[in-house]
Amino acid sequence: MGLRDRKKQQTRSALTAAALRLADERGLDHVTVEEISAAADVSSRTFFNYFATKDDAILGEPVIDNETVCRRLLELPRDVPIVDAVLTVFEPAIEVMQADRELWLLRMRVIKDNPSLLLALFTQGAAKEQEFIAAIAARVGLTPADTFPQLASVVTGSAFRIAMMRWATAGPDDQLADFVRESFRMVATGLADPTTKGT
Amino acid sequence: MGLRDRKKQQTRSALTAAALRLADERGLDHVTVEEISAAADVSSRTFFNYFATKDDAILGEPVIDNETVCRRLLELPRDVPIVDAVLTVFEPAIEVMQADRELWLLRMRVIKDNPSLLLALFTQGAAKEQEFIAAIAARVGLTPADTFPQLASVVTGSAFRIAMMRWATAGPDDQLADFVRESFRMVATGLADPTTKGT
DNA sequence: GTAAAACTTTCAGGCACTGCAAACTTTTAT
DNA sequence: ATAAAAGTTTGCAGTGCCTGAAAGTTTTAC
Repeated sequence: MGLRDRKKQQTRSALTAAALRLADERGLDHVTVEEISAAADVSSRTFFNYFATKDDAILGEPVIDNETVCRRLLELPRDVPIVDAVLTVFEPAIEVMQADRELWLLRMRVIKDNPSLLLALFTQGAAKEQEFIAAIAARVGLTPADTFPQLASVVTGSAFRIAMMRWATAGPDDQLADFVRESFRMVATGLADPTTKGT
Repeated sequence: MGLRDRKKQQTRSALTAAALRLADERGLDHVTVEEISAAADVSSRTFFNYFATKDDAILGEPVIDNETVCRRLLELPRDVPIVDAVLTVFEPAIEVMQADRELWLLRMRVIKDNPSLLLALFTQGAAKEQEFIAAIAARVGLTPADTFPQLASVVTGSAFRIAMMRWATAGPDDQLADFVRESFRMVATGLADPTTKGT
């Protein structure tokens, strides 16, 4: 990787860092793209060379590329239940996020305080969601137009996001992986009342 | 209801109708608020007296008020599983939508063609979602900060939206209620593989 | 009929975001 | 080393969403 690409990477993370810091201090609505750009020492036009929207600078790049996730999903044995399978293929992403804990906690805090970002979080990777749905469909021998793959995709995604939110408000020793497992288990049990689980 | 309120209602639906028609014809990005307002014979500033954003004009008002839903949810016996309970309290909304089938199919078509609206659909009523989460929490004796109520809220919401999408692409004799029941049953079975259901 | 209340419009302006073309920087080829 | 090529940053002009304030219009209440 040449000098040019290193610089680009640097600028990109400088922009995200500035966006997160400023949004955390004042709320995203009271931070302009111009201010973020100035804090990262670039023009505001350059900001938009890196991110399509102001929100995107907060969200950063996807943790893992969708293609890898889908490939691994198809490699798993067919008799693994879909919830377990998705949990398995998400594991690398979980590790990456856990390793970057500080960054992610800040990010989640900002997201929580900004409803518009909450939406964005729900669609982060939604562009690629079709591929994910197709992978699930292939696993069970259905088509992407069927209900099951669509539902499995959006429900597992939702469970993951809830786990992220819980992690963000938890203590410093809590592991994201545990929250994700908790959410996924609840989904796998069909949202059975957890308080009567023991009967 | 006086003349004034009747007029307001009229203007509101004229705006939604114009927004839907134009967005369906050209795509939402190629329709300006000014055009929508002109089609409904009001100024564009008035548009924003009715809807906070352009997207909101497409989405229209929530079908049922959240308060009613939450109240009915708490009235149901505690031993009804949460998925069934939510399905029950959503039923009035389903009927209203089924009655307005034409409008909703158009709306769903527009939403499908506009990724940004897809997000909005996922947050429609998210402002009120806290109340819904609290109602679920109360049902099972947990707090809104616990995982279960948050997960149950977002998962049932997701299932409902998937059902809407399926309905929108289905034949003219298909009932929304059937798609919702299908989705909810899949959730209740923990996303078990539907192709091996019979074993 | 008149005054108050509610609603609409016009106006001025902020900010996100885009296309374009000019300037600049890094890389490549010679 | 140098010049061309390729890629990046920037300023500029412009569109469109959305907002606050003030002035104008319609509806309601008495």
